[in-house]
Amino acid sequence: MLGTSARLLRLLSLLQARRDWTSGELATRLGVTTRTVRNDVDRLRSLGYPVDARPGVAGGYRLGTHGALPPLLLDDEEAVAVAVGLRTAANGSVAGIEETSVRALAKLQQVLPARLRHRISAFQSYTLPMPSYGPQVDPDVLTMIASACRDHELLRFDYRAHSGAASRRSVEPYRLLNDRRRWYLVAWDTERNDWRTFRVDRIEPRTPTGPRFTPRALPPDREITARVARGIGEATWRYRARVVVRAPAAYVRSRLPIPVEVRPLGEDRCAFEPGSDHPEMLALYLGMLDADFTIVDSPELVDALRKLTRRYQRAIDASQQASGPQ
Amino acid sequence: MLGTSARLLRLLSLLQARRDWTSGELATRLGVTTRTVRNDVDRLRSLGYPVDARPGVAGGYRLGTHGALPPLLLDDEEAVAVAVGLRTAANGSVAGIEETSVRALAKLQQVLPARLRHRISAFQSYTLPMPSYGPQVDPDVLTMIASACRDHELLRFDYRAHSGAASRRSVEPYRLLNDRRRWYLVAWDTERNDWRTFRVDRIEPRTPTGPRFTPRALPPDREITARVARGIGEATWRYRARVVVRAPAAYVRSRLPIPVEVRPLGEDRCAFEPGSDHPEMLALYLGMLDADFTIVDSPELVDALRKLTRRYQRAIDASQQASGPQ
DNA sequence: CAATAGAGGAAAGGATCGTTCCTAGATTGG
DNA sequence: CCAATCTAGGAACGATCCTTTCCTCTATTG
Repeated sequence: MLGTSARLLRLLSLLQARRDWTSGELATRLGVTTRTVRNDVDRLRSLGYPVDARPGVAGGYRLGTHGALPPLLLDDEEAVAVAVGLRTAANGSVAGIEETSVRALAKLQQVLPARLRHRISAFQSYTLPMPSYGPQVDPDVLTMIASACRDHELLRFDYRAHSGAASRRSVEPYRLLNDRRRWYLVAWDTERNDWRTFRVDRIEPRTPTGPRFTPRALPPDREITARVARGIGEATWRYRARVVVRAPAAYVRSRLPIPVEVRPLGEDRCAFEPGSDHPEMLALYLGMLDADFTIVDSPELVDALRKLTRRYQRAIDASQQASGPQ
Repeated sequence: MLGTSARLLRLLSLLQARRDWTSGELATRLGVTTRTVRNDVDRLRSLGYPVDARPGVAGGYRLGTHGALPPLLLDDEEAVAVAVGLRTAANGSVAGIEETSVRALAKLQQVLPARLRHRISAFQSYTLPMPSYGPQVDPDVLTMIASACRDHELLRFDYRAHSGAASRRSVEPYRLLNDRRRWYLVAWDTERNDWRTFRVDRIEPRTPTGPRFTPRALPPDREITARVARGIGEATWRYRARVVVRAPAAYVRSRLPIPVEVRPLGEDRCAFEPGSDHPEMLALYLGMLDADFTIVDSPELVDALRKLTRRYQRAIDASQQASGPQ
């Protein structure tokens, strides 16, 4: 028996597992008197975790939603679900949440029982098709780098440069930045004695991480992002097209989950400007609209459409040959 | 000051926020002597949360990964990230994890401070395009139903039947099932006095939920899933095509994140059988392959290709007119 | 070998805890 | 409107637990 702390955690766990509890039920579960439950509830409250209580025949205790977020007591399956969800979010399936997801993932990773690790990576390979060109980033690499940043540990890795040349690096990692589907590491290269920006999908880390270092003064955030932006070369989509669709604006908005500004052009037409890193992706998204459209002033996109059309046409021809004319 | 319980939680929080701590650092942070820190560490250990310790000049304490999952102490941003990630996973972006995600989401939802709610739903609308035909399920509806199942609360909602007729229902909710992108609720209809299966995307719940009910004996799981499968009408994809691609099997596998069996046909060709509920979706996915392909024995898919090709061709023609011939 | 860090025993005063009694107030349902 | 049910909280007491202050011992690193 480990006294009150353990009981408080169990109480918290019970209150998270079901919504309504009477002090009698809780007392039985915890093996104490109802008076002690009352004391424990008070303790939780003074810890900042609000417990709402209602007297009367349909009353009882329940955890409130105003106040601090109580410690989450997850079972194994739920922990796996959380980890998998965070990995998906980190990989860019929800815009704007990537960096925070990686931070939470690093925290979870650190306390995650080893037996759950393989279950998570098992799900990894079953990710549903996320339409994307370009390399995917390994979430394991991502969390490893995030942990190294947090703990100020030297990082050693093999780096495949754009030219294809591989080099071995040793850096003090500082910041992990996300720009659309790409991840960048801002670090101090200890051999070249300068700040460098690395693309995470080209990093192959060497385990284990090195010794601790004492962090040096960081340039201001503004400068860091500027440096990365310079490295990327463009702050915006590489391609941006202007498209007119023969459908009401509301219809197009409902079909495009990205919050794009869609301008209505009368009752039955609207215009919008989708962006993407690859004209091929744009062509596919336009196909998903299931409506006729016109492209204004974007020869790359028209080229992509032509390429796709020719490919489809070849497939149709070949398929008719294969199954015979009807 | 709230004694040891609060301090233990703070200790756990510190150990989760960074990896290595010396007892001296912890003692300063917690405002106690190092001897007490030592005692606290022992307490955590006997609670089942392993704390690894290393003596010596580079030593210190760190949370171990063997043993139980400790209570997660998240800050606001991390909690938002977790919730967003779970919602994405619940919506089917990771196959096989949907039901567990919803359970974890219901747990989180219940303790989530109100001030974080709107931040989460703000992210909701920024979900990246997940290519899918068919209705999306509202995560709020999903978690609400999951909570009602868990807490045995009567559920009242408006239901739009397949025919379009709306009806008001009052049910005892029992199970939430996921089949690909669809969610189904198995419940006891208190007015019709029988088990019914509802599609969640057609449910519009009425708040608040009703009073508690005493759960009745459930049919065995096997029967439940059988009932749902019967309701769905098909246990498998509605369309399944056979496709031959002019590319190595490894290439196709790397382009298709769905774990589909891809049979190599010599060096440069391979075959696979993608499934989908909509031939249009299949056509788009095949476009993503960026390789020539042939369709075997699937007239629907060929039709979808034709339709898409015609649409693209119209777009090309219209666009050339618009921007003039080059 | 020296410095650093964890491990843990012993003892003592003080704080805390859980219990057993109360009484009071709110809510629900017949 | 009453009875049942449930939370709220004060008082007192004995037992327990906790924190601190001293120690000594061991493992690791450079």
